[in-house]
Amino acid sequence: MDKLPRRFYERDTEQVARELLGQWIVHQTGDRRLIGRIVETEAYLGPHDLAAHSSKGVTSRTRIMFGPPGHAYVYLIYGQHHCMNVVTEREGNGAAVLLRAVEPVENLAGRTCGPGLLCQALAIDRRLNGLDLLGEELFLAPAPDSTPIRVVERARIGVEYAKHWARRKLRFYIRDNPFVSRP
DNA sequence: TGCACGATGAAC
DNA sequence: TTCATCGTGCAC
Repeated sequence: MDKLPRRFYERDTEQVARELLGQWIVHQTGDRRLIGRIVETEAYLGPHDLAAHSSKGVTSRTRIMFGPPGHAYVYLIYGQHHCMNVVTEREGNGAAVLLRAVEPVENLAGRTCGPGLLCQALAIDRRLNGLDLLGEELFLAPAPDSTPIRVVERARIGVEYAKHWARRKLRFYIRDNPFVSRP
């Protein structure tokens, strides 16, 4: 199966967040292949973006986010849910795109609308943090269909503390898609 | 070493 | 609207 190339990730984060819509995320576990179609994303632009983890600077947790593009940044939130991000732009920029919802394509059980549920359905946890998305275990694949997609822009969820950054429309989803977490 | 607080989800 | 639950970042 084809993989999105490194150069796809090494671009403007907002652009990547938009173009990720409709693409597939593939997790090859021991005996199964789990696949979802990305329908909702959020862009986190870097240290200047007060809602981004990288606004804390380089720490043991944000190390991956500041690393090279095309890698998985997976973290635990509220002590119980995992969130999956893809690192974007050049190494050192501290930018990433959060995957918020997918539509089931292959072997996905349970709900998939919301970052925590998405990770649960795709069996993604912190053990995958830092993984190269051009490897065989976890990667993104180009959308096999070329159905035109209408993109909706909204404010990001759960970042009210981020002052004016909370209002920026950095959340993107496929219009009318039933798997979007919060239309 | 301690403490406040989440890029959430589920229950009430 | 409230709460579970624990890793992270930062104050002390």
